[in-house]
This record gives sequence, C-alpha cells and structure tokens, in this order.
Amino acid sequence: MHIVHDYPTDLDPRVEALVTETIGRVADKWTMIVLEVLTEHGELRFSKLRALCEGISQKMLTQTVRQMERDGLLIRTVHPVIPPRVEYRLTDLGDSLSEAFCGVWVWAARNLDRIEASRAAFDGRDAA
Amino acid sequence: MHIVHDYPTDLDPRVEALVTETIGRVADKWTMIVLEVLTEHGELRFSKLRALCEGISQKMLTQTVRQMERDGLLIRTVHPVIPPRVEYRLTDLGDSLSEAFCGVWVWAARNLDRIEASRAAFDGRDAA
DNA sequence: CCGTATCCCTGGCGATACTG
DNA sequence: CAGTATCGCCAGGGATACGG
Repeated sequence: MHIVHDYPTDLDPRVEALVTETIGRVADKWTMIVLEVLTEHGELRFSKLRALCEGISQKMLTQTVRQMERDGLLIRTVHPVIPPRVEYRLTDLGDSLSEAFCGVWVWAARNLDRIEASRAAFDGRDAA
Repeated sequence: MHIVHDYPTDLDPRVEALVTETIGRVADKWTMIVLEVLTEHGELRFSKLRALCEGISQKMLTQTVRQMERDGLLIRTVHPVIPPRVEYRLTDLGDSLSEAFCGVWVWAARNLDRIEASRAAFDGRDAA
C-alpha cells in the first residue's frame, strides 16, 4: 500500500502563490546550510558561522543572515564591545523550518548512490 | 521539552559534501514546483505541466525535467505519434523526495503570516 | 506538440578596498 | 571583527525563431 501524502489544499490561489514565493525564498542553498549549521552548533558568531558554511563568501553570508533575520528565522545579537561581537541563533520559527528540512537532508543522504547511479545510466544512454 | 532533531551524523566529510551538493541541485524553485505539480496531478504531458507551473518558461521547464530525469526523479515517456505526445511522471525516488519536501510546504503554509509579520516589524525598525 | 538553437541582457556573486 | 561599498564578470534565464 502507498500512503498518498496530501499537500495543504489551499483553494485560494493567493495563498498558493504566497506559499510558492515563501518556498522560493527559503529553499535556497545557503539558507538551508546556515539553518543546518546553526541547528547543529547553536549560537555562533559571524566568523565562526562563516567558517562552518564551507565556501560561502562574506557577502553572501551577510545577505543570507539578513534575510533570515527579516523573515524571523534567526536572532542577531550585537555585543557593544570592541572588537565587535555579533552572534546568531535560530528562533523557534527557524528551528521549526530546520525540522521541516531535516527530512530532505535525510533523503539526500539516503539516496545519494541511487542518484549517482541514475546519472551514470543516463549519461551512458545518450552517449549511445 | 524540546526534541532535538538529529541530522544524519555523517562523519565522512566527503559524504557531507555530496549531500550538500545534492541538496543544492534538488532544492531549487522549479524542481520543487514540478515535484509538487506531478505529485498532485500524476502523469502529465509537457504542455499541461507547463501550464500548471505558473510562470515557468519552456526553456526552464525542459531544463528542469531533463535534470530530474537524469537524477532519476521522473520518467519521460515519448509516444511516437504525430503530433508528439510526451508524458512525465514521478519515479519512486521522485515520490520519496516529494514526501520529504512535503514538510516544508506545510511549514510554509502554516507560517506565512508569522513571516509577513516579522518582515513588517523588521522593515518598520530600520525605517526608524 | 515538443522540443533545440541562438541571441541578449539582467542581476547574482566573488574580489577587493574601506569604515566603525 | 563585522560589516558596507564598489566594481566587474559571466551564467541563468527570457524571448524569439526554427526543426522533427
């Protein structure tokens, strides 16, 4: 048997559009990674967070955390000391999103080789 | 009490990198939308699929479904008739990914107003 | 109908330099 | 240390035209 997983049946197309837009916002690579890193490590200051987000530029990190702060996914705490110390931690909302994404991470980890195999087969086919 | 949701603890950084790359591949806007549309409607031909993916260009749809086919997320069936009829449906792998993403959709639908409120508050703050 | 091929241009992003 | 500001590139993606 196969359980049909039902999506929220929002009949209102306006809600539908908003959800789609929200997904678009939230489902980008760096947001997902920042989310995961903060989930794993708790509160982090900027430089540490950057180091843990392998390959991110300062610009992109700043941009990403700003947007996440605006969306209420994380809290940015500025300690008024010199040199400045800024710390980031997820809000409850951020935690809940992280939890929602968890399934996707697990899926990816679990199906890596299936994907690789499929790609190899596909590439083999159109080589012929 | 708060349940800490543990991520798959892959000690191997190579696996970690692959997972991240896979996430990056799969977590783009159009892939998610195609996934949702095919989940909701079952098998669809190209033009219908395009119509249901509001705002997608032909180029992007072609590109997206090709990549998804390569990754083993969907099956592309070409019926040798004139005019051509090409149909797309999710594989089991595609279904499982869709299921994994389902939580994110639900999250988005559920937290829309929280996000909007947060944005309004944020924008209000830095106006001052 | 379902694409591929081509042109073109916007904007995402890195690199670098500078400030509180 | 944690940003902002500026420049410059080039890839993503739309528009259009054409092919099987």
